[in-house]
Amino acid sequence: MYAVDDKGRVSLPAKLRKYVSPEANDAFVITRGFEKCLFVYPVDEWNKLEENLRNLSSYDPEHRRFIRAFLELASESQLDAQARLTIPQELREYASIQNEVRIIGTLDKIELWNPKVYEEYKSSEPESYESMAARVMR
Amino acid sequence: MYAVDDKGRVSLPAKLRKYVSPEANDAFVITRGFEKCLFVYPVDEWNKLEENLRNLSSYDPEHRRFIRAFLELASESQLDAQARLTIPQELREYASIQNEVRIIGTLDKIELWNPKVYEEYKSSEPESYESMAARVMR
DNA sequence: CCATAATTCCCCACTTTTCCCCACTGGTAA
DNA sequence: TTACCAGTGGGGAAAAGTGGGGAATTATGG
Repeated sequence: MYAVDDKGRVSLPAKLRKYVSPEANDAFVITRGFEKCLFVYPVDEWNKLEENLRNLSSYDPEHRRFIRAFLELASESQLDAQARLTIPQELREYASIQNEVRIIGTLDKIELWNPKVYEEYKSSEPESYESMAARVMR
Repeated sequence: MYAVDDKGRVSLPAKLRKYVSPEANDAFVITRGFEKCLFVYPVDEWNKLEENLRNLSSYDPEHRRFIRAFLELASESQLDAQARLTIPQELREYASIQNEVRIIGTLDKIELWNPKVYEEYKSSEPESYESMAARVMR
């Protein structure tokens, strides 16, 4: 659990920072995530994703809509000298993030959650962790 | 049975340590296990597992949920000069580990249990060891 | 185009946590 | 007994995380 100060700043935990490619040069793109969380992509990962988005067709209404939703709130930001990111107000509102965040590293990106929202998300699943694992992991 | 000190440190028994690949360089990833135990993976084993996770689709809600649950508490940690690992507070809480742990080597990883929880787990299986063997090993 | 307001960014300072080091105990083997 | 290794405990330095002041930049309104 990490603090968000009044300026909307969040420390990226050292534990996660060490997995971020130096290529990213401490730059990240924050955008709207799924289940009301925020996605934080190191820029190198973001660029790969952007390539995939370019392969969508802006002539397909569905694709168009998705691209807009995904990029609407996207915002690049640089770590400050204390390894913090500033989360834009609109994104904080989207994710209902006030003074605390839960931070989860998920392979290609980092997720930021309102802790309460995350707990609700977890408890909204009736299936146990164990049986989910048995199914998902083959 | 091994001690956990106030700083959350646990000695990895020499008996188990000798089976860990030198490739792991004394680095381990601890995460949430099944039946409220903790999994401790030598990094080389963890990397294999991570590959499998990367093959899941983060656009599938089920997969996404599993990835989050699995990685939420995951934390890399290095053996100290006395061959101990520090277990993060949140993981200790998850597994109800206080001052003592039962440590079980299970082929690809090591499990840490609250001793009492482990006893309860054992006695929760009515089937005998022998008939279980007959069924599982065929 | 200027003046003012608002926001962003940079810097410094403090607190908390983590990690490194040293020391001790008890058991086992020489 | 002595030497050694495994396991345990704790103090202190270093790193990580947190908070806020103020300059620089950008936006807003006249």
